[in-house]
Amino acid sequence: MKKSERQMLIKQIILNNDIATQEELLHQLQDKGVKATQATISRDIKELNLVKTNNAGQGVKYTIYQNNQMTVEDKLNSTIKSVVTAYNIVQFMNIIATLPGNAHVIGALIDDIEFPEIVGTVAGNDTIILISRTNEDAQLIYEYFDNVMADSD
Amino acid sequence: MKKSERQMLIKQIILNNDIATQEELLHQLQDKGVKATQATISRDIKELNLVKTNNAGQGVKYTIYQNNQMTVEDKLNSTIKSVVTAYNIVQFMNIIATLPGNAHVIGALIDDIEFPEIVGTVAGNDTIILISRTNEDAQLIYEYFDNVMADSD
DNA sequence: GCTGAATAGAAATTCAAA
DNA sequence: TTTGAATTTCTATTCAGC
Repeated sequence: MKKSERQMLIKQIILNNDIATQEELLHQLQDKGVKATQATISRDIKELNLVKTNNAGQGVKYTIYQNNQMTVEDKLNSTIKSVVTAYNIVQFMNIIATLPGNAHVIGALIDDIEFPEIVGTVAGNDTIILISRTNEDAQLIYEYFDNVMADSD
Repeated sequence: MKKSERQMLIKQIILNNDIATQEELLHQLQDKGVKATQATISRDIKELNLVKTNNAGQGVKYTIYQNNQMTVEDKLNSTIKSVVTAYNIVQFMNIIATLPGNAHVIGALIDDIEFPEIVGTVAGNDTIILISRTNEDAQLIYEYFDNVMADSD
């Protein structure tokens, strides 16, 4: 049993059961034939970023902790990279193509950021139009998308 | 010093400092003139839903835990209640007015849910059009908004 | 109800080993 | 680098008192 396998199992167990202590988790692992000790589980929990929560009223349990400290711009950039399929500038507008059903997601984020170069956005299912005041402003937006899409990370 | 005041202070302290143990938190409170013991802090931490996290690499610290287990429909409902200002049915379409910049948020959620009664959505800054196949489908969507807006909670 | 002192219980670490 | 045994450290609870 490799460490990574054990840690995968731990994630599954805490997702499907209410585990209050490391001892409990240990027993569940042993039921599945995994041999380990509390010390090891403690290290696993740290590496997996699990936290003990007060599961709203009834008892504590371990859960996965996700840190949502992303800025709106971080979110926009990662969303652009994952859902935008094409982007084209047409005079004072940028026409962005996305995966089906994702245009509004981009729209919501762009509206949130309030780019000064964008005066309005209209989104359908898989297309969003970004309207600028001038061709120059539109060009800046086009370059923004170009930069984001070029980022490899 | 009332309990609620102490708990407010605790939130402030853990937001502005990296607190690794209850002892540490206790000292910070004492510096601010609050008299309490570890037992009390332990209870406060539970009530405030704080968790000990592995602050990405460098050390553990207490942070506020927010549970993001809302379904998309829960999110849509709460978003509708907070940003929709008007909704009207016009034949096979519903025209939804929102607070400025929030139309796309509604659009993204509706697209995500994939209502069978909605064949397409187009959102601008503060208006979103929900297009149905028939007047009857549009009526169902209208009633959905009606129900959500009527909910008092 | 809220709290502190003491204690039980749980989790992290040290140390040694493989 | 990963692990277990033992230990330390930290946290939750009990119990008494307010």
